[in-house]
Amino acid sequence: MEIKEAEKIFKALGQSLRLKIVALLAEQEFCVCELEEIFNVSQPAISQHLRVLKEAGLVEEEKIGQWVFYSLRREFLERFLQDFSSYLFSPLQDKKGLEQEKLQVEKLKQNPKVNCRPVRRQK
Amino acid sequence: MEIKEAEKIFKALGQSLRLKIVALLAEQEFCVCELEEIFNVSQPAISQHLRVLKEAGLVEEEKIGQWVFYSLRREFLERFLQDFSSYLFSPLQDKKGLEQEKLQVEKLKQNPKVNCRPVRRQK
DNA sequence: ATATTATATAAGCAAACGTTTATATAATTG
DNA sequence: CAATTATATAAACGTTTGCTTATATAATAT
Repeated sequence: MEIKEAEKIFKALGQSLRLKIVALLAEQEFCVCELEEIFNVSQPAISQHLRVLKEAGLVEEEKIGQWVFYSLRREFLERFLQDFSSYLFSPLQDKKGLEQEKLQVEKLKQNPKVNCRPVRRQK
Repeated sequence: MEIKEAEKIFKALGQSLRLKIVALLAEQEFCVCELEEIFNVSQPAISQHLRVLKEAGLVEEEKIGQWVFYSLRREFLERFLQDFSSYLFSPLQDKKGLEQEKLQVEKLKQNPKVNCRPVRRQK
């Protein structure tokens, strides 16, 4: 679980039109011109959202003639949600991408120059 | 699964600092002043990110004296990830929040004025 | 009470985002 | 070949985001 990758994926999902596109593509593949009609938005808008989804690894494209069909990378998304859940609830030491922060947490434990901690159970 | 709610949650998670805060809070609660030190960012910045997370339902706060301790709403997040996965892979008819789009998909099936569809298996 | 500490909120501002219009590229049709 | 269709990319622009500095509020300490 790379924080940067997770951020990219969540950012891609954090927009209603893209979220709806993902929900539709979960059902079946669609080409750009169909999505354009279904959502009633301009062609460049659809293309740009699809690019964001593609760069996050969420969709893949297949070009057939002049059409490009997009489909959801279903197993990728499911695995990601699984992995994210596992990552979150794994012990802090095992979490990658938080090296600096782990050090700071240690420093706080050793030397709590902040005096809020006594009011809580120290963990 | 409300699309708008999912969007809010994904948007909250789609930022590296907030994602890291969530990862830390999954381990234990922290007060604002600790997070400030751990991440080495200004106090208002932390406060504002915590607000976004709170408004998405991801964290909750407990005020103790002058300190405010934030913790992850773990079961909420886990349930959301579960629900989102179920939502995605449920049949289109069952998906709420896509009423307009479902109509459009139907219209396309009945009357494919786009001629890309013949090249693919009709679903 | 006054001063200090912790947190939240507001205002200001640069950067990122999402849309539109315009243009480029590639495939298809006549 | 020229014309059309599907898609992508670029430029322009208003909106949102995330930070900063400044200020407000609330609790604590002196």
